[in-house]
Amino acid sequence: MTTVQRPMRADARRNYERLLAAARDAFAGQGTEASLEDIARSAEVGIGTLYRHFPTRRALIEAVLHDGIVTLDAQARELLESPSPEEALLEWLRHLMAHATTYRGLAAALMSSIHDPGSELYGSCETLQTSGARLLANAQRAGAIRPDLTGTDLVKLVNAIAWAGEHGENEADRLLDLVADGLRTRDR
Amino acid sequence: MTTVQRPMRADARRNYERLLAAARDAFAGQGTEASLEDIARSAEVGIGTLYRHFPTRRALIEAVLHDGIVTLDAQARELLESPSPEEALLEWLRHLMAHATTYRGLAAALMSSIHDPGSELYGSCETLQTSGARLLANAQRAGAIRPDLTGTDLVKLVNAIAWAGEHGENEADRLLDLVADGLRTRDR
DNA sequence: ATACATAGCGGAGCAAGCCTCCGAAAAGGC
DNA sequence: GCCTTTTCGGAGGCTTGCTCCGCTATGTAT
Repeated sequence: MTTVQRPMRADARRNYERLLAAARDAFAGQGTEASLEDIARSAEVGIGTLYRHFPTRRALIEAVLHDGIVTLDAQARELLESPSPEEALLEWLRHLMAHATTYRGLAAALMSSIHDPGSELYGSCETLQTSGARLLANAQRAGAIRPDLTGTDLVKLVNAIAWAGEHGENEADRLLDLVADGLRTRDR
Repeated sequence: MTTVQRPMRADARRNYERLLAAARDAFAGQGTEASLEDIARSAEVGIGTLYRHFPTRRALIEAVLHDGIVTLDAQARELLESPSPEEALLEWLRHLMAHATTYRGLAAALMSSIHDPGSELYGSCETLQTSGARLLANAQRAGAIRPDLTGTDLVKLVNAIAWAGEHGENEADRLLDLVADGLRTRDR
């Protein structure tokens, strides 16, 4: 499975970078549903070239997101050392929320990939789920968070709230606080 | 503003009904993003006819949903008499959830209309919000539900969860229970 | 330096969906 | 049965996604 791949040809590499930059701009401006033809045009590259480098919209999104996902994973690892597992989890959920609201439409893209192993974003979703699951397990062990709750639940809930926040003005954070309350253990 | 409108011509009425039925089928099968051309075709009606009766996709959705919205409003009024305002609210939220999950894509359609007075679905959203707000006020007065929380919040949260439930298999109800816990007042 | 093999380019062109426009057809009042 | 008015319906224009393949640029071997 370890394919020896020679370095990209100079023109290929240049076009790849230009496309990535153009995509980032377009996503920031119009959301992840921005026209791919526009992205190719503003990267000054043919549409065929875009599709060769990124066969699907999701592949392009994945490439744009990649660093952010890595960062989130690193942050989760750091937070594992926190003295308060509950606070650590909530802190990370806020990071996750910030990430999911970077581009309009992103939450939808992630959500639709979460159970689709064929999607280029599937790997990112899995990373997020396991990162979250580790923090979650800690908080659950400390008795702070209800035990029925999975890493997948976390990612889904945050995405759902991020998505809701896109309609209306930035209520995502408030809604997150609201919902987060429901995740705590209760004395019944 | 009270326009006297003579009854629809026979052919118009017939086509209207056929379109409505075809739309219901298509929405059930492919979700609310089903092709309008397909709907017209399966109603055995020209595409122009569809657009005359329903100038936008949302107008068509609204027509399909109308009865359901009326029912939800009626249920809310009944539940106002319930001895337990908290249970009444939760019960109604479950009804609302059932409604929002009727067709794939519906939650998205509702959500995008909630702050768009130009949308044909805006009226339905408002009805839901006020229905919910009445039940909410009762439950808040009884001290069962946190006082910072609006009818709009309820509709948005339920829609967000319904949307999340579309990805994966029917977890909407479980997620609703989870989140509903967060809406209760807490002793801090 | 030159030539060659090939990775890479790019846009014409097809498909699918949305929506409009207007000549043809049907309805129903008289 | 006729005439006005409503309604029908699909051709056609537009946008967006995506593919295919002849042409070009690149890197390497000589």
